[in-house]
Amino acid sequence: MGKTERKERERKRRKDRILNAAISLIEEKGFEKTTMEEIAERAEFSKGTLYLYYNDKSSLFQAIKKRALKYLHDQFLQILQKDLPGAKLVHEMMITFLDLIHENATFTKAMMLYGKKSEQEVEATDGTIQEDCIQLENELLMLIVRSLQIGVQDGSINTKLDPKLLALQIGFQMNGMIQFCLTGSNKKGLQILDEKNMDLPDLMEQFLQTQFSQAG
Amino acid sequence: MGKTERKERERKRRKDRILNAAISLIEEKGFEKTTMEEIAERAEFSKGTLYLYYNDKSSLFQAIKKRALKYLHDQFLQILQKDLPGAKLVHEMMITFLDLIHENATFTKAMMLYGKKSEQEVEATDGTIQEDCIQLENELLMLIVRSLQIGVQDGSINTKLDPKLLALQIGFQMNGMIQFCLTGSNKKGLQILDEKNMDLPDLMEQFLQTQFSQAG
DNA sequence: ATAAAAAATAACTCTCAGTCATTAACTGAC
DNA sequence: GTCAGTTAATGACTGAGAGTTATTTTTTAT
Repeated sequence: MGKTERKERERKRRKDRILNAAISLIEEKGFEKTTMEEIAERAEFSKGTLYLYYNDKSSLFQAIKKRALKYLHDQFLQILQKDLPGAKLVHEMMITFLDLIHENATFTKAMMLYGKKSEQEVEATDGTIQEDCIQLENELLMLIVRSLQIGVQDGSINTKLDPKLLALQIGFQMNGMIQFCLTGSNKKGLQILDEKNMDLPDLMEQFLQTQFSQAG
Repeated sequence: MGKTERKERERKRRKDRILNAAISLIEEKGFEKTTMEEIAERAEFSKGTLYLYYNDKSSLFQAIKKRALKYLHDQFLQILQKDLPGAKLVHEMMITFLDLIHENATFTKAMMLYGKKSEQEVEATDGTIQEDCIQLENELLMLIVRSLQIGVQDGSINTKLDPKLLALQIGFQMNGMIQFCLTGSNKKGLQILDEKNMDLPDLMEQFLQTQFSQAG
């Protein structure tokens, strides 16, 4: 009798129920305005119960980040399976990223905000989730590196840079774009994109082309 | 008798006194752990007084951001005065930025964190400071554009891209690097930089070189 | 010297994260 | 079935800290 396993599964279910409640509320009212009380209500638990599943509010929010990272990781792995030139692999990965930003602001915000918590302010946050996130981030980076290496091999990528460094730069560019999306509407940047009739995916493509066509 | 002017000046003084108290405390204990009570104490005011000068905690933090942006703006203007090739101007601007990040984490954090406040969660925040920050950010961007245009003119920059778009990309890269610094120590990225014996300024230089040497 | 205005205060309210003592539900042994 | 033990859930409680306001102190003008 798989007693413990079932227990585990049910626990996971409940954790997810809470997480979903949190996400839907955050989408409606924003991060800071969402209270544990409300999350509990929507998940049909009492407040106290939430703390049986997540150490604190911060952990709960980090779990959202983790979910987003897991999604990206899955997608990246699938992309890497495809039999495409390396340059195209990287491009698809970046588009996947941008799509996520575009259609799910909550995930994006979670990805940026909860994970900073510098030394001084870590304290309570559940170490495990934090670790998982770091691990996932690293793996995402390495999947980009893999794609770059493939691209260098197959000739679709010409660069003077080491793939790892290039991956880092691409990561920075990606992060910069995310930040740009979060900072919101009022922006010279949007105006520029608009007057050139471009969007972020276009700009990302431009960027990658520049990076990938460096006469060695 | 310049009565009102003196009043204004004194008011500004007191605002600064509060701001400095806030910055020093944040440096010691981090953003979220710093309370209005403590800030008041250090500034030698009572808590209530703080609210005569800043609408709320969020405004106070945004004022820190504003100060950082003002500093950068001044620096950028000075750089632009110099009689240097455009490519060098941009490079110096970026180095200035990276220096700031490096030596003043508080400013950096403020720059990233307080300014997101998306629609849902703006509410009380002092509109004026917000506006000022947006204005400053836009001007920073335009100063980069100016430098790029100079570079295209003097031939130090070869690019297929429009200067405005290129400025945007450089801005993204910069933001990505800031984010990287904030996210803190535990990082594959640091390891990569380490094993290649590089730091962020090096990587930025690489990045700019790539961008500036695109055969047209 | 005094009325008016400006600046500062500290006691207060209110919201919300996180805790804990208690209760309910389930599980298995007999 | 029922009782002991374990796991899950509850909601009343505490404490911290943001923001408010009625009151007092200080400054300025006449």
